[in-house]
Amino acid sequence: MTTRRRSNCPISFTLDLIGDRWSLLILRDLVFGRARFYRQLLESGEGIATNVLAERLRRLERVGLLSKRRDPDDRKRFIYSLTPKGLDTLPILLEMILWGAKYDPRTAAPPEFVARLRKDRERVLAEVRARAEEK
Amino acid sequence: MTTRRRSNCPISFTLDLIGDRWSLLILRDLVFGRARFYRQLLESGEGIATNVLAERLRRLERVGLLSKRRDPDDRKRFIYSLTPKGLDTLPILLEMILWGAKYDPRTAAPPEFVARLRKDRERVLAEVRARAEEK
DNA sequence: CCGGATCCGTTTCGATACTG
DNA sequence: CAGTATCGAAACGGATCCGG
Repeated sequence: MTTRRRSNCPISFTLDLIGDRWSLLILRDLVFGRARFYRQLLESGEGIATNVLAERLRRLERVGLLSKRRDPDDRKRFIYSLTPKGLDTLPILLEMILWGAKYDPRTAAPPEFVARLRKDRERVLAEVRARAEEK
Repeated sequence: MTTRRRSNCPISFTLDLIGDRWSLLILRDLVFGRARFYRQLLESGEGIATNVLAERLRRLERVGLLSKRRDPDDRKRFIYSLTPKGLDTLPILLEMILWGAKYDPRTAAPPEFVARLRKDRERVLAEVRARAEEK
């Protein structure tokens, strides 16, 4: 995961930041409020290794997609949260969810969520965003 | 690029298919009509290696995102084109373009295209789709 | 316990050279 | 033109260890 893209064509840069095997999954878990702590991210079901997770978190923080602070309620752990820049990847995530829902029977996206997303994209976007922000 | 994802959570599967360093760039070039041939894809500015491109094209074909046929006008080369499934990645690509346009000064997305995309997403989507389909 | 760091065997990547 | 063969470099993943 080093930066090595040469082109300045659209998408190229974006993939340089989040176009690896794990970053978008980490963002997904943070965006949808499934995880806030290292431990939760680690156990969110994808099977990422500890060293890889640590490296990705460092990277995502460095490029300004998330921030890390100590949990005031439990000083021995950290809270990872999205920056506005990180939260703005939500539309990308939503489109991936839609695509997966359409083409992969294996994907267990909640059907009612997908249906609402298809019908009223802007509203769902605003809702998820609001929920993520209050955390 | 083997399939090794274990989770059936949303996005996980999608990334299994197109969540690598190159697939979305290949799809971008096909979607936006910048390339149809191996050679064009190779020289589209990103610096992909020949073996990697060949492997990705094989993979994308196998999972049903693109198809390959011999060029009737020049029997010694092949035309790569998108399937409907491949073309349906367009919304993902567009969101990545928007995100990149917002956060990366290096990205050279045509400003008027980005502006139109922001203003009238559905229309731009339909236009790009139509152009891609007629090829 | 929590959040990693380190070590290490295995897999994948990628640049280049070469081929049908 | 459209790839394949090769091979070193990088990334991955599992296990284990460690400071707080």
